[in-house]
This record gives sequence, C-alpha cells and structure tokens, in this order.
Amino acid sequence: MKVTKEQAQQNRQALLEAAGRLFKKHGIDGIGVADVSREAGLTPGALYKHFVDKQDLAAQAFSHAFRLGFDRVNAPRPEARRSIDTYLRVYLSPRIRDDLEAGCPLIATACETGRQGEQLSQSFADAFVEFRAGVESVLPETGDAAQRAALASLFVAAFVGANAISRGVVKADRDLADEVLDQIRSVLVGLAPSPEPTQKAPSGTELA
Amino acid sequence: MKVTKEQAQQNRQALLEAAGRLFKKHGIDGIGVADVSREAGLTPGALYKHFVDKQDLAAQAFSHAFRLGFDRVNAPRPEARRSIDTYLRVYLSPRIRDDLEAGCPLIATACETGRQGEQLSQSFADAFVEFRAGVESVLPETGDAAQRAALASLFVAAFVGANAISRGVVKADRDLADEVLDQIRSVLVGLAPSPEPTQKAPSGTELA
DNA sequence: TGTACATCAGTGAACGCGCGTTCACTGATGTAC
DNA sequence: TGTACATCAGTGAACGCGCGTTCACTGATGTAC
Repeated sequence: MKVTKEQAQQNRQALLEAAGRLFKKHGIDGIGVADVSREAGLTPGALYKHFVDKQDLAAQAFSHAFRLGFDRVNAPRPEARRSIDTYLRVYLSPRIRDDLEAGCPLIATACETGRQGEQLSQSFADAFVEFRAGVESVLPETGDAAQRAALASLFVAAFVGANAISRGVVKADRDLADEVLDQIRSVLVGLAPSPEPTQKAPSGTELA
Repeated sequence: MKVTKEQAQQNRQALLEAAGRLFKKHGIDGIGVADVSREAGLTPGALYKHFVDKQDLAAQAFSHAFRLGFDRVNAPRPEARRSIDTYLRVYLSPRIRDDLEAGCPLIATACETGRQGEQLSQSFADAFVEFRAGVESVLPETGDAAQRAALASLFVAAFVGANAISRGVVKADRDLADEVLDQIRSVLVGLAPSPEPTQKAPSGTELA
C-alpha cells in the first residue's frame, strides 16, 4: 500500500541506518539485503524503491554514517575540540576492535572497500580526506604542513591496520590482540605529544 | 582413477599454491573452490580429499604462502639481510597495492581474517609474530627492547592500513592513493633512519 | 467541501545463479600371494 | 617374476541453500475537478 511522503522518508532513513550498522558489523558482503530491510522493518522489494542496487545502498549508507559521526564530534562544540589523545584512546581500544558497529565506518569498512565498486570508493575517498584533516587539525604544529599531513595519513593507516590485525589474531590469541593495540598507541603518543601535557584531557568524549 | 603417491603430493601442492594466489588476489570469500581446483588442474571433489573444508584450505594455503615468502627472504643469505628501507620500498608501493597476489599473504589477507574462523586466525597470528620479528630485527637499535617491538608493530599495521586505504580510494582517485603511500613511507623512514645512511642499499632485493 | 481516480511505496513470492559440499563411480596403483 | 585384487585419488553431476533482484499486485495517499 502507498504511504505518506513523510513515512517514506522515515523508511529511507531506517534503511540507511540499518545498512550502516549491519555493513559495519558484518561487512558489505557479509550481510544480505533481506537482513537489512528486515532490520529496518521492511521487505526487500521496498529497498529497491529507494536504492538502485546493493552497491548504491552501501555507498549512501557509508556517507550517511560517516557524516553523522563526524558532525557529532566536530560541529556542535568547536571550543571543546577533541585532542589527539582522544583519537588514540577511541580508535586503538579493544572496545572498538570487538564492536566495529559502534565506531567510524571508515575504520570498519576500509579493508573491504578495495573489492567494491567505484561509487563506494568515491564515498570512501571523500571520508578519508575529511577524517585525515580532522586528525591533522589536532596534531601539534611542528614541522611544515606537508609533514603534518603525512603524519595524519600515518595515524589513519595505523588505526585501520591495528584494528585489522587485532581483529585477525583475537580469535587465536586475545593477549596478542590487546598487546598490538597498546604498542601502537604508545608509539603514536610519542609522535604527537600534547602541546600542554599537564592539562587534563576531558575523558568520556566520544568520537565518530 | 587412482594416482601415484608422488602425483597426489604434487596435486596437493598445486592446490595450496593456487589457493594462495587466488585468495590473495580475490579474498577468501571472493573466489570459489571450483575456481581454485580448476586453477590447479583438478576438480572440486579432489580438493576435498586433501582438505576438510574451505577454511582448512585457506589456513594451510596461508601458512604455506607465508613460509615460502619469508624463508626466501631470510634463510638463504643471512649475510645480505634486507634493510628497513627495502621493507618500505616493497610494502608501500603502487605495485603491491595493485597486485596483492604478488605480495605477502599477511598484508593481502589481514583485513578479512577477522571474519574467518579460528584456524585461520591461528595461522595469521603465527605469521604476524614472525613478520613483526623480521621487521624488528632491521630496526636501528635505539631505545629498549619493548620500544623496538612496539615500533615494529606500528610498521606492520602501517603496511596493512596503508594498502587497505590506498586500495580503497584508488578507483576514485589514483593520485590520492599514491600520495597516501608516499606520505606514510616518508614518515616511517624518519622513524627508522638507516644506521649507515651513506651505504647504498642493494636494489632489486625482493621480499616475501 | 466532496468525490473520483491516478500514483506509487510497499508486499512477498518467484527467479536465476553461484556457492560449498557430497557421493556413487572409475580405474590406475601398489600390495599380497 | 607374475597375477589377482583391495585401495583410494580423482571425476563430475547433483544437492541444498542463500544470495541479489524482479514483478504482478495492493491499497492508502494525495491530487484534479
């Protein structure tokens, strides 16, 4: 049956959010459109009234989830800018490793993007550039601009790689999985010492 | 028809090598057992006389490919030890990013290991520990042992993350993909300066 | 405001396809005598 | 050494299953008059 325009928009949002959560958790190839539409309270047929195919859904869900998380951190209170320590605490923790659903789609989806289509690659590239700029903006202002940008790229790659490795070994050796995260965090802390190391960073700050 | 014991062993090796190549190239979930057995010149039924299931094949093929590559680099000529620059040149290059089939299964498979079973996780963990030790052994001997081990973990994570990101964005923006590799290489070079920077590293040295 | 009807979001069964795995069968191998 | 036969690596068709996608149909919505 037909449905209110407003209801249709809500359904579309529900599909985007269900897809964002499930794709982060199980991977794009790890979950079916039937599961996504069921999670959103709809049937597969409805999904294809909103998105041309699964790739389209994945790309739009990725952008949607990234924007939500990124804006939640950056836009509302630019005065309480998160520090690099917050990034390290959030993205190199067993919690994110064990529950990628809760985290940034960039970290969760990075590894499988290369096997998807160009549409998702574009969404991913846009998000990467924005995320890297966010990291760069909280790095100490030492060295020239090119060096800071390069360091930011390393940080993002370290987040992605550390989570991939930690997730890869955790089923066989949980201690090793935790150790890797700790090691990488400790090295990165040394690369970007807080400008005012005596000032206490606000704890509990959540990131995208 | 039955076949010589020796022939059966050769067929088993052919299956392991075909699986190693195809799993690195397309991912474990991206290629079927029919393709693997065809690449080895056999039929799917034969594959199941050698391996209990696809997971078993994946884990054994991973270990096989890693051992071959690792020993080819380390065992034969310990006097011509590869330098950290060689690692950086090999694992942070467009060539490896575009042709993961040619590279180390650790880099190629890291990202999807978390979604596979415990058997592959164990193979992956063993390989990671060994690979990390290989990196650590060519790092300059500054700082204490724990710091060197941590730095080695960061290097491996950077290899994995840089390739994942570069592969993720390359379909949309090849320049960005190359830039990320260059940036990360430049930062890592700074973290591990060669002990004798004037000595020319032997070019063309291949790694696992 | 009331009525007739075109629109279209959503349904859910069905489609074709490729997957991992199984199994009855084949026939050369390699062993027992 | 020669012969009879049990073994078993390999074949290839078949199985059940879940996938992404399609489509004829439904019926409330929202518009035209």
